[in-house]
Amino acid sequence: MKDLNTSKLLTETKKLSVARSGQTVSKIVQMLKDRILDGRLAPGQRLVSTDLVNEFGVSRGPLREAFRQLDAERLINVEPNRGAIVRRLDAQEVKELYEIRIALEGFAARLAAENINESDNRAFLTAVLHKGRRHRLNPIFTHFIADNRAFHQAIVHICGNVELGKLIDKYQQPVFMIQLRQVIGTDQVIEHALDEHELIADGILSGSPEAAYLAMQRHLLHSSRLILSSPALNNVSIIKN
Amino acid sequence: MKDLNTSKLLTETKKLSVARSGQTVSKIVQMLKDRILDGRLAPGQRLVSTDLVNEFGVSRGPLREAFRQLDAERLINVEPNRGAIVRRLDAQEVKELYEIRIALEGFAARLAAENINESDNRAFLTAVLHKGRRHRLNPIFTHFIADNRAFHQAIVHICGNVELGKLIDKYQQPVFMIQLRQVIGTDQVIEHALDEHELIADGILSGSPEAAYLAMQRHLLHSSRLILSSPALNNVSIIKN
DNA sequence: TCCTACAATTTTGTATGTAATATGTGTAAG
DNA sequence: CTTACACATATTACATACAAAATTGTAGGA
Repeated sequence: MKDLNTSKLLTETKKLSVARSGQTVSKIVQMLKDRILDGRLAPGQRLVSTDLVNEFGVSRGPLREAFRQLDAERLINVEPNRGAIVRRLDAQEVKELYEIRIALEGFAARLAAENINESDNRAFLTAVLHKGRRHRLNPIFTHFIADNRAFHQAIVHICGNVELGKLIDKYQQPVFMIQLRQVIGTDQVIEHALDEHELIADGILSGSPEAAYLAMQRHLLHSSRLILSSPALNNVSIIKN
Repeated sequence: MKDLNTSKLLTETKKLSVARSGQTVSKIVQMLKDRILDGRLAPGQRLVSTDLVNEFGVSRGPLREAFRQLDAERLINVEPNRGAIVRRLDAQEVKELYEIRIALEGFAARLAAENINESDNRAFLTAVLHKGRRHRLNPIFTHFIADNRAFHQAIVHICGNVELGKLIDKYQQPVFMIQLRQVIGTDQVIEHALDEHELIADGILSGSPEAAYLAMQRHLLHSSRLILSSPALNNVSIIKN
């Protein structure tokens, strides 16, 4: 409404302003998330805007928006006038995160047991369970990670609560920040996890919410003890601010 | 924040004093949250950046950052190239949110029952419980809301899981988006809620995790049925995009 | 009256500039 | 050798600018 006419005449087109997709922020979020979860960005590491701006080829605006989103998802900490750092978990926080997983996934297992006879839920769960069994003969770590995730997601799917599913997804992420290759790498551990999956599935397939909950609780308790007893946690704590 | 209604000259000077505080985004988040939770911003309503920039006396950068944060907290929806709107809940989503509350707060009640004999937890819970009882004689809606919140937070505090506390807090918020004054206004409803609080507290104080969980589950189930049966939900659904 | 096309306006998305704050380094005093 | 302070550098916080997309308004035709 002011003197826009003069500036219009002076506009020279810039080639860099090509991307106005509306997807810039989500792309940045995804890239940062990948780097955090696979360990390229270590807990405690500072996220310097200038560097990331150069690396991603974006401006500081969208980057800062991505920071806020990741902060809300609790993967990074944004401190006023100090920027963002990758979140660092101590033993107490890991314990608390696993308690939350027990609350959420244990409840999902309950619901799944109640819904197991709806539509094709029973067939779906048995299929996922069966696929996981191949690791008993030939355990391959990366494949197991995928199948393990598939198993937990199958339960979420069967429980029928979409919001709960998103929340569970979010609380599975921080666990990956801890480099758990070292922790659950052995065939023994994988086999034990598969045993526990069978017990959970038994509870759900037999329509016993309480049994499913208890089996899930045991499974996650066992997993958390494994992580808490590993040196990985102590390592990340050494990194200074 | 208090001189939002005053002249533009004053907001100019205020803006300068607040500038570079590092708190701009969190202030915006808090103001938007307040407006959403007390109904000044209705579900489905568009959040036009230009308007809010003028109203809050900030620039669009921090405002967009606040949008991202609120989107991650699921109080608004940010759609690419279309801006932000206040999140609208349908019946299914309300049902799902209450299931999540059962999972989280039910688990917190379990933990609280296990921790009831630590430090001064027992005295604390009985004190909060006793304070709530005054509403049996003289129920005042706004006071009851506060005491109800205090009761639920007391359990969270006793359970000792800080992360879980934050998560529970977050999932209590959306309930306020539904204007529940109409729903839980009657003295009968308040008295019933107080009865249920007593049962939950009994379970915790007697150190029975399972009893505490079941009482909390019943309490929240009852609350969700109340909300789902009210016309409030249908009202918000009428608002068009 | 109801479409449809197109221009005008509004609103969003991203880049850039600038000042304030934090951080690092060197130097001098204890 | 350590500590403290001042200065230089690095980095963030916020505002502004402008281009792209979406929305709205309007005129013309079936």
